[in-house]
This record gives sequence, C-alpha cells and structure tokens, in this order.
Amino acid sequence: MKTFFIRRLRAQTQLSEEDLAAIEALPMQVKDIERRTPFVREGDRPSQCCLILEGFAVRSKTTDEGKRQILAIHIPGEMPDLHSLHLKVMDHDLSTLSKCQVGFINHDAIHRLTRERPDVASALWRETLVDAAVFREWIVNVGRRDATARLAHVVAELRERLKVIGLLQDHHFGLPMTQMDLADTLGLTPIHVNRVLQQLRKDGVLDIKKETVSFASAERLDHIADFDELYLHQHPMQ
Amino acid sequence: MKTFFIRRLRAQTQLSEEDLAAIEALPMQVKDIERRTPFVREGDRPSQCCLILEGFAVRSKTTDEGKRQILAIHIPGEMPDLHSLHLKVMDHDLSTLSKCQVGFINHDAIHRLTRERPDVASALWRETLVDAAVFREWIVNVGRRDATARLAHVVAELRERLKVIGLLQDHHFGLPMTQMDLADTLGLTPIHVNRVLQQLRKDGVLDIKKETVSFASAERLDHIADFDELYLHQHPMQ
DNA sequence: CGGTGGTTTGATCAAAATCAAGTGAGGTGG
DNA sequence: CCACCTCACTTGATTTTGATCAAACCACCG
Repeated sequence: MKTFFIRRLRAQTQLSEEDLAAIEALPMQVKDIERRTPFVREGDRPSQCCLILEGFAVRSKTTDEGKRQILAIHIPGEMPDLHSLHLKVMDHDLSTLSKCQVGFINHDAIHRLTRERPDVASALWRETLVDAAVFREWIVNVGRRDATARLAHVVAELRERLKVIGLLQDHHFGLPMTQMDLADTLGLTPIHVNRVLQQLRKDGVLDIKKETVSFASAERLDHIADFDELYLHQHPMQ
Repeated sequence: MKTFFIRRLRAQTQLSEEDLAAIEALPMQVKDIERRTPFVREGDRPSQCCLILEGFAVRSKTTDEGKRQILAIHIPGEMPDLHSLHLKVMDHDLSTLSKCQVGFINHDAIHRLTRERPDVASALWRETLVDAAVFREWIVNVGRRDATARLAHVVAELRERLKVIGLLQDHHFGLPMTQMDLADTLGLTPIHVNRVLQQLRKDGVLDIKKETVSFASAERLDHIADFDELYLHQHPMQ
C-alpha cells in the first residue's frame, strides 16, 4: 500500500525495519479521487495528512487577480500536506492532476508515532525540509531563468524524483499535465509554453505529448536547465 | 541574548517556561560578522545552526549564468539554516546584509534537546515549516505578480515579521538592502526596481531611502501587494 | 456529428531587460 | 580642505521576452 513512500524513505533515510514497520502499521483511510479535483483548500484546518499512493497532485495558490501559480508537483509516495501537522491552517490548495489513490492518516496517529520514535520524527521532518529545498529552487527557476530553462528544469527535476520510486522509463515518463498546467508552474502563459515546447521539440531536446514526457539526453537537458540535483537531497549518504 | 528568538516562540507556540528555559540554556557561540559577508556556503556541511541575534541576513543561490536570486531575508530571532539539522549539505548560501551578531549552536546540542523535549522539537520543526510557507508565497510573488506588486509584497511581509519582534516603528522600519539586493529578491533588474520605486514614491505608497522603508498606509500597501498575512502563520491560536 | 478540451498559429502589445551614460553623497588621502 | 574615488542611485534610448487578443485546428467522445 505505502510501497512508494517506504521506497523513498529507504533510499533517503536510515530508518530501522521496526520504524518502517511502524509507519506501515499507521492506520490509513484510502480514497479514490477523480482527476482535476481539489481535495484540500486554502483556509482548511485538516485533521489528517494525506499520502499519494497513485497518481499526480499539485499544490497551488491563486492571486487576487485570479492568476494561478502551481507550487509543487507531487508524485506517488509523497505527503503534500505533511506540514499541516504543525501549521493548523492551509495556506494553499491541493488538487489532483490525474485520478489518484490517496491515503489519509490522522494527525493524532502521526503525533503519537513521532513521540514514540524520534527517528521517524526526524525522517518526516526531513521530508518537509526537502520540500522546502525544492521551493527554493523554484524561486530561482521563476525568478532568474528564461522560459526554456524553466521548462527544462521542471522536467529534469521530475525525471530525478520519478527515478527514485521507479516510475522513470529509460528516456520518458508519464506526466498528466496540460500546457496550461505547465504555464501555471512556470509563471508563463500557455501560449508561450507552447512556443518554447515547439522549439525544444525541434532541437530534439524534449517532447511532451499525450501526457508523456520524453527526452533524448539527460545531460543535454540538465545543461539547458541549469539543473543540479543537489537540492533534491536524494543521496543523503554521500 | 536569545531575546528575539524567545519573543517569536512565545508569540507563535505554547512552549512551557521550562522548554523556553532549556532553549535559553543551549550553549551558543556568539560571533560578530561584518556586513555583506557570506558565512555559510552551498556545498558546506555545517555542524552547527546559526541564530541571528542582531542585523539582517539573506539566503541566496546563483545560477550558471551568474544571476543571483535571494531566497529569504532573515531578521533577528530567526535561524536561517535550521534545516541543516537534517539536510547535511547546504544547497544555497547564507550571508549578512548588515553587520550582524550571530549565535552558533551545535547540532548535537539541538538534537539532544529535541529528543528530550518533544515540544521543542515540534516548535523547531514548525519554524522550518513557516520558512517553507514563505518560500511558497515567494514563488507566487515572482511567478505571478507584476513588478509593483512584488516589491510592495516583500515590504508588507517584512513589516509584519518585524512587528512580532518589535522592530517595526509606526510607519517605517530599517532595511539594509540596496536596490540591487531588492532586484535579486524580486527577480528583476536594479534599473527596473528603481523605476517602480519612483512610481510608488510618487503615488505616496512607499519610500525606501537611506536603508529605511516607510509607508503611508498599511492597508493601501497590502492591497497593492495582494498581501494576506495568513501564510506567515504568526497567529497560530486563531 | 457536434461538442469539448487541449494545442497551435498569427498579429500586436506591454513589461521588463539591456546598453550606456550620468548624478550625487560619503569616505579617503594628499 | 579639497580632489577624487567608489558605490548607489538615476535617466534616457533601444531591444527583447513574453503577454495579450483572436481565431483555427484537431482528436477524442458521447
């Protein structure tokens, strides 16, 4: 059930088998959620955290003028609102991209577990810190990179993150985002995303069609993107 | 010594007096650092966390092409690299804006304290989560707001954060940033910041000169900035 | 077969970047 | 005490990137 999550924890922490078992044992309520459905909203005060078991989700905010900004793209095995454990009010929305299977775990249960098992507490804390590291990189992305690099950068990031959970095929991966969604994550208009995408396609760098992203060379992509995976903190043992 | 930090914790958590005392008792090495001096760098593996006792600091990243992006502005009472407790390698730089007094606390000491006092652990975890919430808002800021709103937004944010630690005068506060620094936090060029600033000045919204920011009306500022303090999570009891 | 959601194209416009050159205040040294 | 240096800010002219507006196009689906 929590396979992807455990897979990520195994790769990125040194949790003992007992700790992992205790996490496995956390009571969880599983729900299927339709594609493109908001399921936690700004202003909410959740009493549970969710774990994405299957599918993709995004966190987003919308400005006064109705402009949406996607803040994070979440893949299976991630807990997009883990922060709600300690921040009572949601300051943004959480919605599915594709049809998702989502597990809900009560705050109480997690709090109990973290009090009993400090290593689990550290591992979860760490999860939220990696989240923050990704936010930081995204600030750089929208603040200081041009449209082409921006697009290449999110693709490179997703590639590395999907690799850890085994959802990366050789030179492509599935991504249920429209050009409109991409625009909202990159701080661009969909029209411009379309044009940049065409250029990247023409240059043989990357292609996005039918919800799959493919790229010829990871190195080439990284170079265009100014991508350095350090900020993902996926290889903590080094 | 840790006055500002304790002041923020008192305002934002329900830590017991013993917990607060235990934090006060943490051994800390105090250093004075000159203005505009980097003191933690990308790639470093810190063995201590720092606490800003006096002065202002920023976190930043620099792209391949040498463009700098400021990720956060830190004020007295904040711990800019608290995340290094669980993320071993720094993924960005930390440097002073003004002359600073900085306290350094060993990771070991903090780890010991958090194991003994789960409420302290939660409070520190929470600190890093608020940090992340600010990053999220900054993504929106650079991604979806025009130059004027962007500038107004950071000013509004700093106003609210400085209020908590008592460094906000009625309608102005000190901020040791140049227009170049502002440009690097807003994802703009200094020239453009200058022009936007002139307009805001002319409109009587806000003025920045000689390292002090003044504004006529907080409401007016917030409106221009599309600012809603919710994301700062400064009033957790509501 | 028409509707719908997503993508593409073209034309025009605006925001912000770039290039280049001042100004002006504060600090230093002759 | 004044010349000069430096750093920050300012101004103007021009260009670029990406936004906006408007209209096809296209594939999938009921």
